[in-house]
Amino acid sequence: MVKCLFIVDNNSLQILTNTSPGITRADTVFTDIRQRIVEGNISTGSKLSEPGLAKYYEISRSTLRDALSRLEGCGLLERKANIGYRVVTLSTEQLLEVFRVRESLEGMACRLAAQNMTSTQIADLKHLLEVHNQYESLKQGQAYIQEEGDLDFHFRIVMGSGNKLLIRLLCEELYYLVRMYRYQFGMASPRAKRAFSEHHHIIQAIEDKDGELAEILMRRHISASRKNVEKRMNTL
Amino acid sequence: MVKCLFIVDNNSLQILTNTSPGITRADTVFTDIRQRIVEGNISTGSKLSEPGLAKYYEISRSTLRDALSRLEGCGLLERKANIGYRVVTLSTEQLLEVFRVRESLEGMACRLAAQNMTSTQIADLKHLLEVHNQYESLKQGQAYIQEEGDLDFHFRIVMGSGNKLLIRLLCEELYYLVRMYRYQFGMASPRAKRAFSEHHHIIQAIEDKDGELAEILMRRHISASRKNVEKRMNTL
DNA sequence: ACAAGGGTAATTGTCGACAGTTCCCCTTGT
DNA sequence: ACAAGGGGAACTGTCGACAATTACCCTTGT
Repeated sequence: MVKCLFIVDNNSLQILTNTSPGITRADTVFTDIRQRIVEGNISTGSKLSEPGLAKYYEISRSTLRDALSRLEGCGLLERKANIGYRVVTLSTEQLLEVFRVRESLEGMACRLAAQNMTSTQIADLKHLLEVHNQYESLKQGQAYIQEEGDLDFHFRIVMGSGNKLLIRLLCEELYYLVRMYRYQFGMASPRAKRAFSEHHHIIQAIEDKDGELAEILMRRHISASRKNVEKRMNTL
Repeated sequence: MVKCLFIVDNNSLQILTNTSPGITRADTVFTDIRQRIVEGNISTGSKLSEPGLAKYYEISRSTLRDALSRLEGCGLLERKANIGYRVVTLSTEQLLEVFRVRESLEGMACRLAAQNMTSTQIADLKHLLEVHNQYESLKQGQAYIQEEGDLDFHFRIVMGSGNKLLIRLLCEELYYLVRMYRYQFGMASPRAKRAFSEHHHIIQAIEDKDGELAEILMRRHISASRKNVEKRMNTL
């Protein structure tokens, strides 16, 4: 049995009327579908119907395929010749693979960030951490907000590395996968307090321009997250 | 003045007649253009003419654009809306960025390879190293062959990691960039002997199942290559 | 001579249609 | 009842054409 998605609300059609300069229809559809995949509105592993989606977005199949092929480049879709696109399936092993890659890449990003971030950027990062800490201590936001905050923290450090290749790999590809997993599995992390403390130490190392230490701390931080997930997986 | 490429030989047209099952025309053109870019037959930074290429390959623009968009996903092409595709430009900084990313990713791959490679795979790897060593000592092959051999060595270790995400990022994306740089700058490395020795130590660590050491050695190995390039860049 | 402006040619974005393949269901035979 | 085979529907791959945007060149004015 093949699952074919069809979620019809009238939001995304509005977006298409935005005829901004330099932004093509394929761009808009690309962004919209990406969000739907990340948020789970398009189920993992489901096949995408080109005629169906084209009709839904009121565009031609050519334009749609342009968007889909870019989503494939992001690693969110898989394509087989003569069969079509489907959303990647999120197995446990693949989630752990993402953690391994993040551990190495973000470790390097953190090392470079310690060398390259300006004092202003560092100050902003500290401020961000304070804000998230307040949210957390107020227990106002659910895990959802703090998870988004966590990724925001990581995002800024990668940006601070100044390495465009790292930025592309992490911020334009892997992070959408990560967000997809979080929406999917709803990781309400019990290590929020510890993670906050780890973030704090990482910033300190960056502020001290100690790239070596910053890398080690970031790798431990992500490795701990991975082990946390691994442990939970095993208890299921 | 905009450079537009046009290299006309009658090789790739032959390829197109291969109407194998499950292999589409876009696949063939994708592979062919990728090779041309890597080998420098399509200059870095040059703009790609869609009508020109489509006519050259005797396919429609739709099919060509399918291939081009996949090349963009590999990081070999850049695209601007309403302007078109161009081959990525290879600046010195970007080459160093690639080294940084490889250092972290292949370090992790090597750690995992130490855990996951079978004794057969390790034996094959050792054999490969011997063959390359003989080539080198015979001085028969130029730097070209030994460089290809170097990448082959790295390729197998990444494969041995068993991490599909790592394999995709390194073997299906970054390595084409690396080969492109090598064709472009023709790095006849003066550290061939040292590199061979480093490869040997890395295999030893893998054979000993010492993942931690294997990662450290691989990172040093790539870091040394980076510094070697950096030094040469500064003397120009 | 040079800068600004406009108009034409070329290129990219988008569309709908056809061809080839795959999928699904139904028939058929044992 | 079940497996194998066939035929039709749906889907993907490919094509050529039109619309919108960009690039180039030529004119014009100072």
